[in-house]
Amino acid sequence: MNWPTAIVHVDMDTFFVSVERLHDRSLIGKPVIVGGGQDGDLRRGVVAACSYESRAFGVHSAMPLAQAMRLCPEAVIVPVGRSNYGEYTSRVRTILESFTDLVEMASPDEAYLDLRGTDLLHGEPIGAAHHIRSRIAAQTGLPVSIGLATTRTQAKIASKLSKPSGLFVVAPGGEAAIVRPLSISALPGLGPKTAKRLNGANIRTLGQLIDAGEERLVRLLGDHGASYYRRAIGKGSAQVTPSRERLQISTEATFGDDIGERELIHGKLARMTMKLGSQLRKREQWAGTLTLKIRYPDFTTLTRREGIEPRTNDDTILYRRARDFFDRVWDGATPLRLLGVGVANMGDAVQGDMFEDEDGRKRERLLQTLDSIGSAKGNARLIWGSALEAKNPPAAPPEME
DNA sequence: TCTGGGGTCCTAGGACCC
DNA sequence: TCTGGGGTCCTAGGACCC
Repeated sequence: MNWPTAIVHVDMDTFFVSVERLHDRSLIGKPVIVGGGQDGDLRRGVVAACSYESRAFGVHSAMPLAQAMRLCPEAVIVPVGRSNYGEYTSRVRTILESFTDLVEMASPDEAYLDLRGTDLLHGEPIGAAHHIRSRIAAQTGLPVSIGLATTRTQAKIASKLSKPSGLFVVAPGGEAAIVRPLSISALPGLGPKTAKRLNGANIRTLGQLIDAGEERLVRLLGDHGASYYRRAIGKGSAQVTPSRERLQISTEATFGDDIGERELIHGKLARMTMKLGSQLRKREQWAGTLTLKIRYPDFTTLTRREGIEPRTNDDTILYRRARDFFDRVWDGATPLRLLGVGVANMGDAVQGDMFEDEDGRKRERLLQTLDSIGSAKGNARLIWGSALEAKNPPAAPPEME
């Protein structure tokens, strides 16, 4: 078979559940739900992953946990984060990189590979895809689904068709025929809003979408329409980009109980900005944009961004900016359901500016030392101590567990 | 006892500049 | 008194993904 391009999509089946089962064999064969919110709080949590046994009861991911427990009372609930999922992501990545350098981790449990140039070492694409699947199973114990096709979109559709734990091949030239019977929702990136609009135009299957033609889809959906059409017929991208630097970092929390006390919220902001600062320094990045997100009990959600000049990764600067920003955005009365803060627009520090004075150099050394030695909690206390000694101490102390 | 947390990409409109 | 057009940067928010 002649493959002009050969893209493999690797998808770990029920990833969090599979990892938990490696650590606790008793979970095998049972309905298992991994989920929860902040600090293991189940009240406002959702399903992060669920086993096939629980799906038989109608449970699916992103469903409120309370609803999932009603549908499947016998399910075993495992708090998300009990095991170290990142460790398994790294192990899978290492295995994939033994096949080719062209590996793109699209999420912790998903990857794309470009098989060009691997035939001498690993044989033709179908054989290589088999090897990838068996090697991940043998070396990690994780079930994995594999799709092989000429483009990213087709490979992802193929891996879904192969579930659970299979291999599905879309041969070159067979793309349109394979997708025609599928629902339009099977096309990656075509979500519920777009599906609804297309249904309104009597387009329900990818066959109907293809028959509608590119022009009509552009009239219905704008520029996106052309992209859906091209990807459906197998003319989508075959570009695999080995994983990039993060473009943004954020953290957010939905509170078990809504909170309306300004000082308590400032304390949450302090902890969140410390976490962001530490992650930025670990990556040696400086952030040029701060983002703030708040959600009120009625689910109204506001997001705001503003520039930080000069760029920074200093906890205290991030905290003061976030706090001032928050005080300008919050109405001061309505309690919050959710608070989030993030950074973006990363780049290099402006040399010789931020740390010009002796105080600044001292703080930089302090932060570096703390990052290298301490636990996050220990860091938070020590850095807060230093912030209090600064010339303009923040108004409210952060809350510590 | 409705609706998590972490991301990416795209669009639209305003400000500003030439 | 008039008032184009293009480019770029910035912010807000929508849609989507796992």
